[in-house]
This record gives sequence, structure tokens and C-alpha cells, in this order.
Amino acid sequence: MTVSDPVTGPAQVVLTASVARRYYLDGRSKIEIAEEFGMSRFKVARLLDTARTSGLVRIEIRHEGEIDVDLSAQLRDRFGLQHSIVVASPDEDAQALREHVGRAAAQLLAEIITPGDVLGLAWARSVSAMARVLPRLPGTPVVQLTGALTLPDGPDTSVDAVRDVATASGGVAHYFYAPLTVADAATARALRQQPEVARAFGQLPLVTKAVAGVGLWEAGQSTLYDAASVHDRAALRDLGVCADISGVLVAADGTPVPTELAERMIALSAEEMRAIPEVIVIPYGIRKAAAVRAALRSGLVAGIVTHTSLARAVLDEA
Amino acid sequence: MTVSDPVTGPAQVVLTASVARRYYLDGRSKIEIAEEFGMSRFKVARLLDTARTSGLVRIEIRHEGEIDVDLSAQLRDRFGLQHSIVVASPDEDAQALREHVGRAAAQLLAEIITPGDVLGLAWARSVSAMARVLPRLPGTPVVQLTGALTLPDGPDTSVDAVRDVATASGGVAHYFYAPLTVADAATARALRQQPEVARAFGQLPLVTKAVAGVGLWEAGQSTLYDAASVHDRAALRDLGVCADISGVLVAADGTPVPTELAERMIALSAEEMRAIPEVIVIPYGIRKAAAVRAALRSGLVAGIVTHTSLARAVLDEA
DNA sequence: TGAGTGGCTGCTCATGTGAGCGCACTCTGC
DNA sequence: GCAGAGTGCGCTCACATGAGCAGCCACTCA
Repeated sequence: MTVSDPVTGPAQVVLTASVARRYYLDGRSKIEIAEEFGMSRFKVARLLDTARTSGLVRIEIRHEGEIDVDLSAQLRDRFGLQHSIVVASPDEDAQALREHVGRAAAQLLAEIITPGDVLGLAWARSVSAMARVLPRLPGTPVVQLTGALTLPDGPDTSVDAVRDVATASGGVAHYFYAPLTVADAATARALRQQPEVARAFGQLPLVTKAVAGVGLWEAGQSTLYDAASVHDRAALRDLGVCADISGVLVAADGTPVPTELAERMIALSAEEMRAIPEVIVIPYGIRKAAAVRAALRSGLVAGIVTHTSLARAVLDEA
Repeated sequence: MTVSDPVTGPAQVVLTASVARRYYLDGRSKIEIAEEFGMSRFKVARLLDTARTSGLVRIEIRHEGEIDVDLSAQLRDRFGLQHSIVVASPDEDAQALREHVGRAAAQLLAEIITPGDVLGLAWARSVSAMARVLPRLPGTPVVQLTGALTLPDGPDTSVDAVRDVATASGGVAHYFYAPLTVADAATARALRQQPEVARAFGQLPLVTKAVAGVGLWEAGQSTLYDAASVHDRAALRDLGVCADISGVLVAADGTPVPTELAERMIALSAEEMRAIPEVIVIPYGIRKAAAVRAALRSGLVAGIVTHTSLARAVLDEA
């Protein structure tokens, strides 16, 4: 669709424009137009062709809202995703991004969730942001997928998110109070035996859609990293950990990395995440491009909601 | 085509935009798109409908050149013209307008003239401006339609225009040296008997396309008016003369006005002009709107080449 | 709980549409 | 002046397309 073959003369220009107007704007059929202008319908077709190739008719696909449809489609096609939403956020600070992305994720979830679905929520600040603005869902059961990390800057925990969504949906809420990481594997095993925890994890095979965050295994880019010990940080980096998908650790090429830390976590495993039909991640922050690529390559993820700068970074280097 | 029915959710937006892109920009068929996205072709059609009605797909018809295709078409439809070219002139002074309009008229003539045509040229400054920039025509015979008025501000006469075009076309030139108006009817009759004049006027029935100017019967808006006596000016105004089409005088409603002045002119009559299949007028200057309307209503004129401000004025009050 | 209701999806047939082919006309070189 | 190449134009057939209608599903109210 290059702009070439300039229409020859002025009469031709006016005629072509008139025909194009009748066809594209007035919605007349080519035959009607042919009769109106006293020419064959083939000539009409040719005029319309030249109108487009010469650039006289310009077709523009642009969404006026905050969704960047172009980047969304690129991301979806590049990584073979089912859903891909890229929002244009006016601000680039973490909180603004989180809220924008969270709101878009809430809209997406409200759109795609059906009465038969069981929703899983992993722990992430963006997931909490989404939960806060999620509209009423049609009686969807909600399952907590991970423990929570206590953050200095906010009261939200995964438990709150699960409860919020469950009450908003009117569905059953399977939640528990437990941290995401504990000191040793024995404590973790003991916690998993807890009735609420065991019951929630027993619901895992029923979960059809889940929402998770993505962290980059670097300082300030992953709450899990920041909460980990200095030893764990280095050990996992040495193992090739690039990203954590709400607790599931994967390498840069997307393959899950078995870690000793996993035994000290109250979270679903990579296999359990893979069993969920549709996992949607909500990453934000421009520095997380490598982690997002890893997450999307892992095959664990079916959808993404993010913002333009991160989406562009993910595509640029992919 | 109102902007309504906003596409429901973000996933819907992205899907609709992707389908629209494939269809409108990539030129894929609906069936191909249906297979690609795993849906029925009917759903594709519906998505495309919503894409257009919601304003997600915007089709714009705009010519990047100096031709205002929209005004051209409006003018053509309003007055039932065969050709209508409206050029956007950056300047509004008479000379710039005349040259712009003349150039467009030259292009139009070059486009629509065929080897079988015989071209008639009436006297007008815009016709001379056109003649100066007319490209080579395919051996077209050229016939002078009127005598010339000597103007203080330019060397061009209708004779020059006829000769210029004829030499450029390689065709026969039927021209003569005579003024447009003379003192009395007897002189005019005598002049018409002159061999060159008679020969040129004898070619009139063969003329297939002609170019003429339009004047408003007011001071400074018609070279004929300006050259007329004070008595003639008032007499013709009293007769209801509104416009002169290179010597053919018409009322505001377009009907030709028989005048005594006509007998003192070396010019074709209204009937002779009507016999020419395609007369194209080249008016310019924003104050001539009423005259242009009169000319277009007369039925003597099949085409127009003018500029945006005048075209708009003609349409506004029509 | 069950029939009514509205919305969504996909099928059918008449119509619109596009690629290929042949005709006629024009241009060019001999 | 004439033959060959190029080009614009319209016809034909197979296919794509659109309007209308039937089925399905979830929701609603009795």
C-alpha cells in the first residue's frame, strides 16, 4: 500500500474522489455507483483501486481510548497469546502504571470471565490494584494461589485481593493467611498442611483463569527478590533465574528453574501453573522487559496486560 | 456513520482492530480472516461493521494536491456539470488566482481533449493564462470565438491565445484580428464579413469544446463592463444583465438577455454557445459568485474551473 | 422449576465482486 | 501505409458477500 500512481488529471482526481466517497462513506454498491456515473462496474472497481493505491483514500485504524491496539496485536502475534492489552499510560511512575494496568486488567477479566470459570489470584501488587477496581463478577469462585508478602508501603495482601474479588462476585472464596516465603522447607510443608491452605490448593485443578504479576530478578524489580536473603538472591541468579511469575521462577528462555527456594514458598508450582488454561500476567515498569519476555516464552502465560513503554521494550529486543 | 456503540471490552477492542487491520490495510478477504482468527466469516463481517460504526476504522478521502475534491463534487452535483475543478489557491489576489485557475484549466483541457475535438477559445484573461501553460495537444484545431479587448496591464489578446494553443497543438488555427466591441452595428457587420473573421465563425459548428471567462456586470468585475460606455453599463443593468460569459450576456437566473450591445460585438451568440457540446468557464475572484451562479444556471456551461473561495461563495448562496 | 425472552451465533440464497480472457483502439517502428 | 506491441475496456464464471432466519444459550419471572 504505497502512495504511488498519482491519478493523471484533475478531472480524474475529482471523479475518483467522488466514486470513493460514494463507496466508502455513503456505502453504495459498485453497481449503483456505476449506474450513477454512467460507467461499468469494473471501471468503478479500478477507480477505487487507484484511489487507494494513490493515497486519495486513507483508511486509518485508531482507537481513541487508552488502548494501543497496534502494540497489543504485535505482542499477541509475537508470543502467540490469547489476550494482549497494552494501555497508554500518561505517567511513568510505578504507582500510576500499576493503577492503569490494573484497571485495564479488571476490564479484561470482566469481559472474558464466564459463569463456569474459577478464578485464581496470585500475589502481586498489580493484582491487588486490579482487584480493587474489579466490577461485579457472575458468582465466580476465587482461589488464592500464593501466600503474601508484607510490604512497607501498602496494606494490601493477597488475602485481601481474594476476599475483595470473592465478595464482589458473590462466589466462594478460598483464601488463607500465610506468607509467601518461610525460613525452611519444613515450615512450608507444615503450612501447606493447614486446612485452609490445603483446601485452597486442592481447588487448583479447577482454576480456569488466573492473574499473576511478573518480577525481574533484580533489586527493586521483584518483591520476591527484595524479600529474599542475600544468599538466595545470588544463588538463584547463578541458577539463571530471570523472572518470577508470582513465585514461579523461570530462566531467560522461559524454562522453569527448579530451586531450593521453591520448597520454602507457599505458592503454586510451575506445573500447577501450566495446568491452568489461561494465566494472565500484569507486568509494569519499563525495566522488566527481559522478565516479561521470559514469562511469555515460558508457555505458562496466555495473556498479558501492560503499558506501552514496557510493551515496546519487550518487542524491540525480542 | 455516527460514532456510537463503543466496543465493549479491551479484548474486543484489540480483536476488532486486528480484524479491521487485516481487512482494510492488508486487503485479506473475510474468509481468510475468519480462518486466521478461528471464527465464522459472519462474525468477521459483524466485527467490521462495529469497527466502522464505532469509529475505530476511519476512512478519509482527501487529495493532497491543490484540488479541493469535495467542493468540486458539490459544485458539479449542484449545477449538473460534467467537469468541475476547484483549486485551493494560497493567495487571493487577482493575478495569483488567475494563474492558479489557468493552470488547472490547462491540465483539465489536456486531460479531456481527444484527437477528434475542435477547441474554441473566447476572450478572457483567465483563458490567456490557461493558454500560456497549456501542454502540447494532439493536433487539435483551434477556433477564435470572440474579438479581443486591449487591456492596459497585459500584452495578451485572444489572438495570441489562439495562436499559442494552435502552434502548441500542431493543429490549424482559425484566428483573426478584431476588437470585441465596436462603435456601431454596421461596423460590426462589416468586420464579420472579413474573410478571416467569417472563416473562423464558419468553424463554430465544428467546435466541440470551448473555454470562456465569466464577468459580473459591475465595475472591475468584467472587462466588457469596464470597456463599455456609461450608457451601455446602465442600459444593460436595467435589462437585468448579471453576468457575461466571454461576451454572452445572461440574467441572474441564467437566461440570455438580448441586447443592442450584442450587435456591436464580434463574438459568438448565446445560441452558438449553446450549440457547443462542452463549454468550460474559468471564473476567479470572490465577488463574482452571482455571475458564476447565473452562468452555471444558463445551461450554456458544462464545466467550471475555479478556486475555493469563489466556489464556496457560489454554493453558499445558491 | 419451567416456559418466555433477548442476545448471540451460524446457515441459506440472492446478489455483489474480482481475476482472467478477448476485443478494439492507439502508438510505434519499419 | 502497415504490422506488432501496448493499453484500455467490457464480458464470463467462480467465489465472496450480505440480509434474513433458525437454533442455541443464558437469564428472568411466575
